[in-house]
Amino acid sequence: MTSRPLPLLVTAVPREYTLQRAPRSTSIHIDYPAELNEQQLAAVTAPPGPLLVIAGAGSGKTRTLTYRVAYLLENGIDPRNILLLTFTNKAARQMLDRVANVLPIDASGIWGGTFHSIGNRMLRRHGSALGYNSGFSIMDREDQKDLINTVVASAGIDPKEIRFPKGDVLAEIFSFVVNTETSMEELLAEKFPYFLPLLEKIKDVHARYEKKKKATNSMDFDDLLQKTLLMLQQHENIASFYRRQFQFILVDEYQDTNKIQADLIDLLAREHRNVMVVGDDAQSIYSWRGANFQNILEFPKRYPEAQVFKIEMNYRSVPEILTVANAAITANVEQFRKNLQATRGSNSVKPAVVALNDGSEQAQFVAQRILELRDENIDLNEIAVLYRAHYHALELQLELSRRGIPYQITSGIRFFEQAHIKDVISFLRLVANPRDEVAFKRMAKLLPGIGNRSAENLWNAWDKSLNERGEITSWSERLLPMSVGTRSKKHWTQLVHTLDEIAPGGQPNPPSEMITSVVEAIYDDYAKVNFTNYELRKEDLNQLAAFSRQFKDLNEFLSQLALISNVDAEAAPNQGGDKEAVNLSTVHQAKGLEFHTVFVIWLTDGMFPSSRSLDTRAALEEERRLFYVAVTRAKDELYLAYPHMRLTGGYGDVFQRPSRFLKEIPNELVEDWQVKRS
DNA sequence: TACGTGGCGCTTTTT
DNA sequence: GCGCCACGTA
Repeated sequence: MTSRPLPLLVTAVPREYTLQRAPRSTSIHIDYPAELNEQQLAAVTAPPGPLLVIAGAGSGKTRTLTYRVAYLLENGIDPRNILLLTFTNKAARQMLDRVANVLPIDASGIWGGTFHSIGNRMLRRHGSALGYNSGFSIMDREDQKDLINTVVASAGIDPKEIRFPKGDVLAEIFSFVVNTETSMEELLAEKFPYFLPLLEKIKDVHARYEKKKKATNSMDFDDLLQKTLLMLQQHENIASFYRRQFQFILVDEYQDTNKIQADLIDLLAREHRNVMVVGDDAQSIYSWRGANFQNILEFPKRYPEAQVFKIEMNYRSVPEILTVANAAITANVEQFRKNLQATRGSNSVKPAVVALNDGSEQAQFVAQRILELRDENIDLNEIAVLYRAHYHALELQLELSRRGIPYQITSGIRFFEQAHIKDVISFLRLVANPRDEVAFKRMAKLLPGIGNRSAENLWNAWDKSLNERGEITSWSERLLPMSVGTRSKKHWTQLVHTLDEIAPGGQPNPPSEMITSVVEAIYDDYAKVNFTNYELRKEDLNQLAAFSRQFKDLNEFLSQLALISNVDAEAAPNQGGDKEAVNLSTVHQAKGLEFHTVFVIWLTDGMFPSSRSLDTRAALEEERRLFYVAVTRAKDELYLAYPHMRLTGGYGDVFQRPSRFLKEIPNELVEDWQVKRS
């Protein structure tokens, strides 16, 4: 593959950079001392250089970051020279919106988003340096699993002979290796010792998987970080290009970065060292994804000249809630001791610890209390029910529906990951990247009479044709002659013609038109036959087509789809948002949010903390931080609920002990509620 | 070789 | 309720 020229070639000589005051038209000046407290102000107006901001829950972390960006802009920094890394793309967008609100400067040039989306952006531009075509596909966990399973089969591993880990387990192993930058051997020894005897085989599969991804021009989520880092390490011209571009780097939620993300930042900041990281070690809840809060604890070691700011004034919660939060985190050994101070006055309402008989009683309690709160004029959007795992909310959903209480749930199933969405998108993926094996096979297997075997044969023929004849000028010319069973012939012809229709001569139509064509020509019929809930899925596909209309570029559209978690939560401005509804969410997904009233449900040992996290102190401490995050979401009222019993379908009823986290809270800080049935 | 069926085990958190 | 697996049938 030929490498494409860089937008700008630069030499490796460091450039002196001086902050300059913007020629100020007095009207745009922000009165920082009036808008910020002393601690925030110090951080926002700090001189360039490495800055560590330890920000307690509810202390105005986002505000501090936002004003820092505004401050940089007001001081004449070009938006293009700012890189803002956040935990979700939505968080970046909101921050930049807020900047635009306080400052009449066009800040759209700022690079803002998740590490993954920024990596994606760089790789689309310069990935050719590593041999990737800019139309590379992004694989989600399911695609990854599929491809790994293919690779395992090709490695001659017979699952009947040895017990070999399945695709999803391997995906997790590979992911850990990448995100924590450890060797396979170390990682297995630490986390999967029972697979150590298979070390060589697993390494072999890993190598094959890497090769396969390269051959199919595909990247998984981890590649978006790893290949970015690799590219910057191997190509000094690209690295120095971005170092120069990103004069100021700001990182939100730094406590949840992993090793490879920290390395990326360090590499980009190596010359100018203008890196501001903001976070709270007590809210680090992503270690299972390789996050390591040592990154934040050791930041001053990596940047000895770093200035450290602590912002500890809590603006969110009443003191009653804050003291419970402080008590909840006390038992953790590994932490920066902080002294969160309440700024709000007391509301004389102690957080409630609510004992219930079982899950359905818990659901009734929450529902009834929600109705009462609504009568007290609390907006339903200001109420949240938080839980450890999605399935904990099942009974509650039923109860809320029964009582006609509207709720919105940050769903576990992400929009893009639903089968019908991925089926339709596989056509678009193939058009964008003809080497996309996973997409090709998925598409082929939609046809009646085509299963694994036929899909594999078709793929091999297609792969061969790509290697021999290169660029596609006509799909039918290449695909129609391929041999398919008589049962599938008619459908195959139709599929091929559809490809010609959506990408004539290999050139893609606009995404929305492609989606509509695929649905009309093929998928509508397929969905009717294969799904009981055809109507719902059809509706999703309409929504997908509508969403796609804002994109004219196919790669842009596919990247977005892969990198946003949830169309409701992140993308679609036209829906959700203003309708009044109670929020149901996992604690993880509620990170960064706040509500007037918070219910935390299923606070029993085994549910929260999760039974899987009871083995090691580190895991338990993370659960405790998770509990801390849950508690600190509440502004005015907090309910901690624990049922005595869990009714399960098969196993019968299981008695529950109250969560150990509840016992760690001194009795006098909470009020015990005894719930009776009327 | 495709595909329907029934049983089983399990169910954390997500870019 | 869901995916995975083994098995039987066309």
